Amino acid sequence: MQISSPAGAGRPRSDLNATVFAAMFRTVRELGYAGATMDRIAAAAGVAKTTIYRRWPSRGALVVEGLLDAFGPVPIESAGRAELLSSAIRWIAGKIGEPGVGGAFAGVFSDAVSDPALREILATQFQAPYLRALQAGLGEPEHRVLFLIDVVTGTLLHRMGMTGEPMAESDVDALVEMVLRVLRVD
Amino acid sequence: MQISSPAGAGRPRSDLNATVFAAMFRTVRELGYAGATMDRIAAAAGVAKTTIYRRWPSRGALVVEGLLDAFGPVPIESAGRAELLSSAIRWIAGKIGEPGVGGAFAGVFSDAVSDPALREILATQFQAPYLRALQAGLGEPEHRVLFLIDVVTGTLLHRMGMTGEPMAESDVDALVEMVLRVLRVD
DNA sequence: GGAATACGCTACTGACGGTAGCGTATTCCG
DNA sequence: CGGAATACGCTACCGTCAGTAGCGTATTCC
Repeated sequence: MQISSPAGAGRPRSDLNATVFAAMFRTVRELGYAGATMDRIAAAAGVAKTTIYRRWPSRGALVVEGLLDAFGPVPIESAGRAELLSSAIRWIAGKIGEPGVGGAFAGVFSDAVSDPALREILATQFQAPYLRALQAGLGEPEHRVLFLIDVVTGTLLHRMGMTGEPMAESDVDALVEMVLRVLRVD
Repeated sequence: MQISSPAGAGRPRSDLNATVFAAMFRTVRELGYAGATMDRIAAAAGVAKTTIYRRWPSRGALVVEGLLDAFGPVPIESAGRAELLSSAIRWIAGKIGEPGVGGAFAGVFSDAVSDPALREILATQFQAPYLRALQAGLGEPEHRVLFLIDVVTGTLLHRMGMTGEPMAESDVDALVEMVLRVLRVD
């Protein structure tokens, strides 16, 4: 996802991934996803725009890697299947609730609708790891886990995208209840 | 939503709403939502771009009105609550499956993430009528229907947006099952 | 025939994602 | 120490797209 640096001698890359990610989320939080242009992200990070493009091939790739950095691995240390699924849903809902993260999340998915390359990045880099982790943890077939991801992610993103605000906790509870009921039956 | 024509004398508007809607859906189907620029829609409709802007204030407004035209009123003639909800879900899933419509639907929602004005149009013109119809038909509180809309629309759009293809019928069945179970309990 | 409006056309603006090219800084290796 | 190799900053630029301005022409009502 990040453009790899050629091996050999030469000046090493500065350590500014974290700086750029932070600037990106901050800019999204303050100006919204549309307002978080590459020029503004670069300015907020105190870095030249061309430097960002030397590392990430597109704005979408940058945002996806920032999200990966912010999300980290899915929590899978729970006892049973119900607890695992429930904690995973609350985990993703909580992440989306963090300032800037939800906006970036909804924004990058919305860009992906019109951008097959970004869709590919999103599917392989972001969704696949969580899909595999959930599949292993739940012992459900891939098809079923994909459906669950569509339901959970779709619902949370739709609320976020339409209202600009993350879903209230009581609705997250309802979502968990609903999905758990699906898991129990059948 | 459509810019109203001033009253009085003068040349009346040509009857080309249907032509423009059809050209819009066709262009989305052939070139995707991102490829369906205003220039291309106008060319496909055989109409000047400025003529479109005289009627609709923005591309989003045009697409929303096209969707309203394509969707029509929600079917509410069903017997019981379960049948009503089930048929409503299958109805929206079917509409999204129509060529061009799903792409336009996903595209306009994705644009709305970064465009508050479009979000407002979408909420009041598109979502509100269906919300009210479902609320009346189901006898459920607004809050609950809003949640159901987020779940159904979010899930269908997420699948559409991520894969470019509408949801398979078996998954629509699963969605209906899941939502019906929510309606029954509580 | 004149007021009033619609349509088509060409040209334009402003914003944005992304790129080119150059000078400078930093590191490794011989 | 010197040169190869790479990174960074900067300025300028391209192409695309939503949306606008302005003008000439067509169509309707009175």
